[in-house]
Amino acid sequence: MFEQINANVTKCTTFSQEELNIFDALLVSKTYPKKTFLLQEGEVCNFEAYVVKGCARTFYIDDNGFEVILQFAIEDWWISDIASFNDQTPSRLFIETMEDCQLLLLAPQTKEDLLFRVPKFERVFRMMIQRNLSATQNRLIGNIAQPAQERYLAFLKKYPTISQRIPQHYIASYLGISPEFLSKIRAKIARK
Amino acid sequence: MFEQINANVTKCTTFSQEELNIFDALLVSKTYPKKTFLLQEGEVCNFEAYVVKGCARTFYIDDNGFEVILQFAIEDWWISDIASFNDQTPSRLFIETMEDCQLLLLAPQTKEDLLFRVPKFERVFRMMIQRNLSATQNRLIGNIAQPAQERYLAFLKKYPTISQRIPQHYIASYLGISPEFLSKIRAKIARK
DNA sequence: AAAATCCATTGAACTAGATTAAGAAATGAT
DNA sequence: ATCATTTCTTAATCTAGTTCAATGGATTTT
Repeated sequence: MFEQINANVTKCTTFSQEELNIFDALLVSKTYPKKTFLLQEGEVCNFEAYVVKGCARTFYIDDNGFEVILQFAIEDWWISDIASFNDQTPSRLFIETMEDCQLLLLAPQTKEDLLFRVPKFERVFRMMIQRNLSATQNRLIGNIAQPAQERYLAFLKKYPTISQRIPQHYIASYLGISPEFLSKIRAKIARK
Repeated sequence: MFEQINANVTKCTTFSQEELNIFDALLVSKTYPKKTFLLQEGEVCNFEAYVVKGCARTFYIDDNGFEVILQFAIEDWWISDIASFNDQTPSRLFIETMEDCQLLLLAPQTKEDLLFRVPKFERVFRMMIQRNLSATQNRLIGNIAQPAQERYLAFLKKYPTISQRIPQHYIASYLGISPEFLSKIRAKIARK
């Protein structure tokens, strides 16, 4: 069960089998059915979760009830509210499974423990958050500078498998457009 | 000259005078005139800069020459291209002073050095990047969910001093709207 | 102090995308 | 199988924001 996550963290730095064993022993495996909330607004996020199998989304609901999707996570992605997790403050986000999921969970104290025992993991988590920041910046730029159709095509290119697995209106929400307009874009693309 | 930055990093964790001395000794102070490029697309970012005095901006130019401002930095902010700095890869961003600036610079190797000698600084930099991620996420959400006028008012509230100091079209670029439209929003607000 | 450049405003014409409403297709539940 | 719910599409109308162009005010530059 751990080969997958071990291979993944080894992409950042090399670890000895010893170190990976410590890591694996600290992870907790859990499964959740489709449409389960892993986190709701107001709760403190007590996990960083590695997706072994399945698919989830992080989203935000604004004052008017309008939903914005911040992240999709499929196999080999991490999902969490990093700010809430690290500072142990109430979250403004929701995290919900979109398929049955198997996750490997790391609790705050356990993470501390890991970093203390295998400091090299600092690097893994720093890279994670850095990549997240870069991706979010790129998305912000795209949202400002590109029209919806280009953003959609870029999404398909970047996440070819995700777009097969999830309802289309989630993609619209991620792109920051209405589901109706996404439908029109698709019709227009198909016509060619 | 260092009281300012020392007070600032002390907000995250407490440091002994000893530790702060090590930190200060590794910083390089430089001044730059207005409209100087600290970083240009294609270059590898070799600094994380703390703004002692002055004002700078980070921006991106897309394929059509369209400019998007990612960050403003005034006194007590850090400015850098974190991804380029950490991975020593070419940057896609520009960083330019908007006023005469005094900066305290940290080079990649020097930062390594600092983290090795005073590991507690890991926390300072982790908090920095985390705050950056949260801010970028909030901006993305705002850009998707809020109309331009609300974003502008939120900007004024969040950065009351910045809006006094910089040309208005930069604010428009930050908000993701045309300068003309910002002008109209302002006229509408003033009319009330 | 004049010239040159940059900056902000205004208005008219236009467009990308939202909203509303309705029906069709797909998926799930009993 | 069928009923219900969710999802996708299409079309009409509407609006927030863009683009273009013209003007006057500020700043720099010489």
